[in-house]
Amino acid sequence: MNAKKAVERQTGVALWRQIADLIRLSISNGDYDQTGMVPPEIVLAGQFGVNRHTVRSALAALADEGLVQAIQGRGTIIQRKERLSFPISRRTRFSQGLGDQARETEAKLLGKAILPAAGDVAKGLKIDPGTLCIQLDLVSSADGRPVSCSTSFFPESRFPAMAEQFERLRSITKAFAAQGLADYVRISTELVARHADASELALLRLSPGAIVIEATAINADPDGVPVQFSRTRFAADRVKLKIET
Amino acid sequence: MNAKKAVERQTGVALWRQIADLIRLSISNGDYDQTGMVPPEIVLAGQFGVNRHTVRSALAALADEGLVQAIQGRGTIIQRKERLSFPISRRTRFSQGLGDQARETEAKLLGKAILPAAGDVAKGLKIDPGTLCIQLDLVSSADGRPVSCSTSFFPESRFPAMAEQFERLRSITKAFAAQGLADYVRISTELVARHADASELALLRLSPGAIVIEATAINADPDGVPVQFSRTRFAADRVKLKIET
DNA sequence: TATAGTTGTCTACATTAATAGACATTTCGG
DNA sequence: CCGAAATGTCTATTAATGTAGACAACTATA
Repeated sequence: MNAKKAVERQTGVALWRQIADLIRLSISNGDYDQTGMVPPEIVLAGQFGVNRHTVRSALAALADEGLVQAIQGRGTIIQRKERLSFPISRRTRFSQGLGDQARETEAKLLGKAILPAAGDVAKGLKIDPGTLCIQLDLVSSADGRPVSCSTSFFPESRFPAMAEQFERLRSITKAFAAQGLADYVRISTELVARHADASELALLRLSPGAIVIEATAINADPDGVPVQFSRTRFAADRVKLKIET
Repeated sequence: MNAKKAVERQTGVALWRQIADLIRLSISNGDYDQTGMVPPEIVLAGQFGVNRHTVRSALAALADEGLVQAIQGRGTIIQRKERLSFPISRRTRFSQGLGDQARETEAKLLGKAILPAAGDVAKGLKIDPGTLCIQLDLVSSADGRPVSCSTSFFPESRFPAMAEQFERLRSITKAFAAQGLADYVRISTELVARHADASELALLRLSPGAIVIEATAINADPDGVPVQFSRTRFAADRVKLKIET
């Protein structure tokens, strides 16, 4: 494990970014838990086979994320190491699942719209293309750090007050309940991982080049009628998805 | 949709790589299905706000992956666009799930070892750290393209012939059966997405900077006793994980 | 068979990333 | 209080990435 670690040149990904990713991974794996500090720059430079300045760029990026803090004369100490474990099950609800992992969770409404359902949305909700839907855009945070952003669609005919109820109650589950839907389950989830686009970088406050996991999910009422089509993008370096079967 | 698309500078990720990722995404989204071709280089350059040469670097990377092929005078045609949908459920088996999506699936044994269980492996298998385990390293391919590589651990005391049986039968499920375990289920799956390291780049034949989804799973016999601890890394741009609850 | 539209190749130059070395500054322990 | 060990800062140089423009080569079509 202490052999030279893997960074590649001429890949279109700068060495400092590759190294930042690897150090972040080591931190979340607990590789440095004994000392609570990142190894000295000169040691890391040796491990990765690069110049000390390149390592410094990587550490600067991690410091920018608030993950580490360098102190002259002492070393670079680890500030945070958690990766939130996010449950995915038939009964997935955002704040509930995080439970004791975060002191405070928040879902912020970024935008709302009423618009005709496009192809994949209509297909997911099993409605005719063009049927009106309510779209809600949210960013969800835990302890002040954004962990996901989502776009959801609800059939307008059945939940005409979705946006207002959500703004009042700050919860999809409660907004459903206020409109007569006491329970719902997830009937489908598809996952894809890719690089974050510019809007996701901004919303999730990610360092550019970061990865998002996109979960496309459909929730349905107890009779199996789809009530919500959502596309949630998680900041991949902050979460771990736990599948509950 | 035709507005300027999002690429960012000074991110540690070269523009050509960001653009290659975006074009790959557009291809798999079916954005270019009408023509079966990527838009002309000069058009893409305009959309992304970069020089034509930068787009050419991106297209060269995609051509290298075999995703597109440029033909002088005509344009750049799309060769492949599929993303394999990979089911994750209590009864996840590799070849079975892919079913009709690929004509031919293959699991290749890269290495085997007998070694004492380390921390997370022991914890997952619920055995004492240091207990002997059999480790199998596999690469799984569909239609000749690698889609995942995995490292699995099995308790040596219960499945002493795991490696031999797998080599003979080319299937984990069959190797279990040959050793008296007729059925097993997945009891835990955790997902994380990150950049591929050098060995994964080589095994999965990825272009550098690519993303992998790492699934850490535990399979257990019908009594709930863990029989397999595995870490599978999927090539993120080739698969979509479908959660079945 | 022109011609418009496309990819291929070349040169030149600017900007960013990475290397190299020197030395300052801070912390901590003997 | 000195010295080892760590981070901070500076200069200089090389390599990789991105821009710019010109023109060649090829394809399809009017």
